[in-house]
Amino acid sequence: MERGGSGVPGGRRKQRVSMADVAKLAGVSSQTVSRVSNGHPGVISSTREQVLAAMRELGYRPNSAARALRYGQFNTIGVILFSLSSTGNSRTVEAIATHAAAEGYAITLIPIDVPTQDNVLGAFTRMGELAVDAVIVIMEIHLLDTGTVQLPPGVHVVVVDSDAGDRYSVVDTDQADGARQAVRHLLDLGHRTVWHVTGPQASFAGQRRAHAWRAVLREAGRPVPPALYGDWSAESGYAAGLVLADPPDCTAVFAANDQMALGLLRAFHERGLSVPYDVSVVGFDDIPDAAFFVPPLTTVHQDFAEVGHRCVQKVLEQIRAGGGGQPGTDLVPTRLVVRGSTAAPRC
Amino acid sequence: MERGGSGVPGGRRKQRVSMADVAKLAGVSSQTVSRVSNGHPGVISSTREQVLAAMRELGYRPNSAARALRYGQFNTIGVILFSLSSTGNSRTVEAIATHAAAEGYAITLIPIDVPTQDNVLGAFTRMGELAVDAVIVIMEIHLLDTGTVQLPPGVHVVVVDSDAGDRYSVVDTDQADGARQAVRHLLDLGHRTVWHVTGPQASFAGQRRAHAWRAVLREAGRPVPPALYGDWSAESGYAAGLVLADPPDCTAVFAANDQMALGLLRAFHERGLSVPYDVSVVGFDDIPDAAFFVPPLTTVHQDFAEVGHRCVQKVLEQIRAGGGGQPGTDLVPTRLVVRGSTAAPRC
DNA sequence: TGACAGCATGTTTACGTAAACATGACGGCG
DNA sequence: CGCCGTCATGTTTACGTAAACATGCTGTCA
Repeated sequence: MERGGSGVPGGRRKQRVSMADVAKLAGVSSQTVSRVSNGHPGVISSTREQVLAAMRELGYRPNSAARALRYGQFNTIGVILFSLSSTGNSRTVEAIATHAAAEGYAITLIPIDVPTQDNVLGAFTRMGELAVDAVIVIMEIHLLDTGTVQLPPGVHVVVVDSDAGDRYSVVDTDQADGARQAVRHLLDLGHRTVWHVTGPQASFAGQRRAHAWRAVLREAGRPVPPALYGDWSAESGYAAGLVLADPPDCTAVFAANDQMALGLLRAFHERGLSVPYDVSVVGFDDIPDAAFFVPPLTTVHQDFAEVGHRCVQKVLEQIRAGGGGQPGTDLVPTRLVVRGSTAAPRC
Repeated sequence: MERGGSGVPGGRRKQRVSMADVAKLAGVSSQTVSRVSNGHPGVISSTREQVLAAMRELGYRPNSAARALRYGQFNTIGVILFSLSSTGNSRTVEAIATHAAAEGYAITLIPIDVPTQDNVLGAFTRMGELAVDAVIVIMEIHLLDTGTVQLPPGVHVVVVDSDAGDRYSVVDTDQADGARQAVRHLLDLGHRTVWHVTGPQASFAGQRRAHAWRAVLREAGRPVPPALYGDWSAESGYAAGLVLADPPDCTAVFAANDQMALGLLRAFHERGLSVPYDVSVVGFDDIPDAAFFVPPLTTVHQDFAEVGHRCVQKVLEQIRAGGGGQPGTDLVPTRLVVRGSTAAPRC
């Protein structure tokens, strides 16, 4: 009960139990232990029992390094990302981890604290040294496009949030369609035009949403107001809201995510504008809290779990096929969830 | 450009480049390659250059499985958790990943989708087979206390969100003190008593917050209203809010997290109760959005980054010391952030 | 009855790396 | 002038596993 787990008295370094130890105790060869350990047939049950007993007694656990060396693969997928703080990323990672686990793969996280060229390069270098069979990149891939940065050869890659579909396998939410639904919803309600608070310039998702917003307005022949630049944070949404509230000719805003929409709600409330009667607001993401904003937020639902799931599927396909998967973009559909933050404009 | 990366025409299995290949090309022994690869001294610069050139040409990457086998460690920390969806967990994990990376360690995530005994057991079994030097458990440790589940021997453990300080190294936010600050703040404002919306029963953090809430009220000789049970979600906070709004003798509520506080705000708003003039609300966590709720939420700030940091520190201490770290609880302080959701009661 | 199939188990080897030890060349100093 | 220390580099070995091959025993059928 007090022992450190090592039976060796005063044992200075815990020597892990190997097959050879089990074999000795069970009085068999280590190959037989291997067969038992891997559930291979051709071991008589009495022998098997003996081996299992020895394993239990010694607390044997297979050494995965040796296994990986032998098999040439690690059963591990690396996930490179910039931040776990955003709802989207953490939910996607969670789905990746869950589905990977179901397939017998573990997930290794490689965070990049500041997305400088150097850091990204460093992460990829580290990645190369890491024990991973494949990599999922949840990040703006164009950060990697300077030519100096190369993904390690022989490592399978799937990318999220990127337009690199011509070179990599890409999985992403259908950003453009989601944004179109949001803007059309507002136009359908009778708004003359729709303002937009963008995500950060560097985000491809943000770019796509902004692009679709602009496209819908143009198609409908509506004036395109200048975009307000945000950075995903509620604070930036709040700042944008203060700007929009000032000359109150804005009746509808599409925020590129729910948190900025929250900032908008707060700014409008502070300035005495009623949502949705004075201004309609639509968000993007459908974070769980969105239904409990005041008023409940109309927003575009993203299926992060599905994105994660498809990433794992694609990456496993690549691993199993052996070759690099063919490039291409796999879009996960979105769906507009209409709640209380949108309404027809006051006449 | 089209090749799979393997120079072998029709090569069916990508054979990774090993030291031996580099050595052959550079015309040296593989040991010299090893020395160059690890930056050891005692290699003349001309030789070094030759080796480096060969590495570049072949795209050599060290095989971490072989390395791990050789060294007996993986430079990897496993993180077992129940969900990444909560702000707290994902921020903690992010901090863990960042600090671990700075120390040359990678993070392997082991998610547990449903916290049944079986799943937890499975995760720990898998853990034993995984390539990790230590484990950080972000979860209710009492799920493991039935005796059937054993952490693999020889693996170092640090636990978050638990009272298992007598058996494991525990790092946690000072839940009790945070809750005390919240409740005292409300009492100091003149509220006769404070209601409480709890976290899930299974959460130790939730239990602690509830316990401290009760203790402060008792110490102050105030009546202790029945707790309302929540599950961290905004929805459960909303449900609690509807209950509290009905017989409006409640002037102050302490919610065990910010999302439930959001639900409360919405319920009160819907019932025409003004926050903070009719009811004061305090949350817990200080999620980034809390400052942009309507009204801005008074809440207890948790330093998740610090929790993650200390986890990594402790775990590395254990790895380096070789022995299991001594049990004990390391508490990270909290701080009350007063915003607009609290005020003195209407006389 | 002998030859051989089938089966349980043992032995050899290779995976890629790096520590430990071995070699050999060169130079300085007694 | 020869001995030895130093330094660059090569050779051997071990890490734990599992495939491939080897062994030896049992039972069956011609």
